[in-house]
Amino acid sequence: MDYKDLADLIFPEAKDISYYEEKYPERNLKEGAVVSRIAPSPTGFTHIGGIYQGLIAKKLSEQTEGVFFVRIEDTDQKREVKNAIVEIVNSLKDFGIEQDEGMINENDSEGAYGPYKQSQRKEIYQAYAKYLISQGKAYPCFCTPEELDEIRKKQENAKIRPGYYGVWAKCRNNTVEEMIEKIKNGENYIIRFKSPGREDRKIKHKDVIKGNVEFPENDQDIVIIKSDGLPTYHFAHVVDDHLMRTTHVIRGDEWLSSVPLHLQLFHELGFKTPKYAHIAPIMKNDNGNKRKLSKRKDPEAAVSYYKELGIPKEAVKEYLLNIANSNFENWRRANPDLDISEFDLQLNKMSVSGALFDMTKLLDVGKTVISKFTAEKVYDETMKWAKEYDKELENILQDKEYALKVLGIERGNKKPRKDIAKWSDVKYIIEYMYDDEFYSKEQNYEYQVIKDKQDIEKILNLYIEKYYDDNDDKQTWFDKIKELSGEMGFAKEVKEFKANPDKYKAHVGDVSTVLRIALTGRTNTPDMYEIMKILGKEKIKERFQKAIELL
RNA sequence: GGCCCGUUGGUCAAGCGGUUAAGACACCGCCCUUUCACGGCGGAGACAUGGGUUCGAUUCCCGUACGGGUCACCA
Repeated sequence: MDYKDLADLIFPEAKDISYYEEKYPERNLKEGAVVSRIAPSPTGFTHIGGIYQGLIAKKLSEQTEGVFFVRIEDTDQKREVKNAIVEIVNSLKDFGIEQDEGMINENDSEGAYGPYKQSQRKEIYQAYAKYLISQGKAYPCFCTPEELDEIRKKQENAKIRPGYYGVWAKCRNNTVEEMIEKIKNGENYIIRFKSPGREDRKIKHKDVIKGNVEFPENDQDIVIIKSDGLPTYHFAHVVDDHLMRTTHVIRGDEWLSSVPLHLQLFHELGFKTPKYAHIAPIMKNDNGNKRKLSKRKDPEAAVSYYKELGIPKEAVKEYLLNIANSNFENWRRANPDLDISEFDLQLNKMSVSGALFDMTKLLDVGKTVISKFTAEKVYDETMKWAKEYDKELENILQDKEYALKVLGIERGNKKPRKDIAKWSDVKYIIEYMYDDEFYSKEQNYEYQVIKDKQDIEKILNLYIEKYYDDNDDKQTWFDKIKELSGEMGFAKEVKEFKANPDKYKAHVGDVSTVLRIALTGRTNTPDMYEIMKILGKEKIKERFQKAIELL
């Protein structure tokens, strides 16, 4: 009786690994091409960190003409959530992170290295587990959870390192005969890796992001096949990334300390190791403490949050790229109109420690991104958002032609306004341009410098009766406000007012403010000339009338 | 607790033995502007700490503090 018999007894059906090695050959890609992936668990919640990792992996593959795929890690069936795969795939798509290979729905995948869902790869893992057993590098462990608990307690009490290793690894020293007998007796077991490592030896490893790191060797006989026949993360990772010919494992840095184990597994299986890039997570300041963005506590951890607020995906991506490579900002300034696909992302420029999530900055990026959109694009995106989250806004936007005029104010200038950071801002930004909205809301006119009721009434009446004309060009339009100011005894030029502050009560700017407030109910609006043009004389008059009534 | 990793202005961060220690967001002031924004100019604000090594340390080494990660039949 030898290891081979043991392996055959445990996995009688499993194929020889040469079958899979041939089925999934080395990829034929050009030198330097990066094969990367993201490997989320279908737990029903797409984390912004997942998008971050996906963006980085995807860009890297794209830049090198490599391959980017999505693999679903569903080996923990207890945690599974229905439709989670579709949600993940859709979220990635929403952000324009298109996969070359991977799942296309809950059960099917595209690509030659599949299936891309681990629960569908069960026999593959078992084949490799069988191989390890036949080599004497893995063994069945018959310890019950209770026994394992007991071992751990002993270790804790004795203040020694916990785990299944060395003398504590009871089952590793069973003879083949003993193991076969136990199995034949129907005892429950799982498969453990027989670690060749020694804790008192160090291994050096170079991570693409973290740089040189040194760890003690792994000496834990970790579980590779669980009692449900599925592999643990560690084993699945090694088998899959080998078979899928991944060149770069880009993942969260919570995995960094597992690297010694993974390296060992790759080595014992006779696989070539990929490069590792461990990404620092996006953090959040919680009462002075930094911690990972948490699914439970932080709404901004969910990608759905950004969608609900209406932050454009371009903004989220730019912000994320910003965190990834700080030189992105400089690149963006130098190339304001290039697509981000032109930016050359560098893994080794990534920060070793996690960045604090900064909503203010994200919103600022959003403003800049949106300021460059055409009115048409702003309209389409806002509409898409409104349909889902703001029926009232959807209603307001029904008249597309008018909406485009409103959204087009000052758009396309060399210095476009930056007043929209997210689609949920749009309603407030435009609502005074709509009579229904304007009149249905109580307007709180707060006049500033010129407060005298008579003055205000006179300004409004004179302006609409004597001066305003829909056909004026901008210069004429403004000259007329100056004339009106002169007629009222206010300074026609701000400069003149400043030179002789005692001579005048107010200046042309203050007159304009009166007009603006009466017209829109606001002190801040974009170019009033354009606003008046869009509204037209009749509506202006109506609004002035109302303002006068409310004086 | 053991083992890893980290610590430059409020935030993101360049710099990696000799620098007036960049830049961006936020903040403040001024200018421009009919307002607000945009833009321009300027300002305040940082190398966690103690020891070394060195002619010289933000940069190298050690300790301390603080922060993060990890120690499952979860990923």
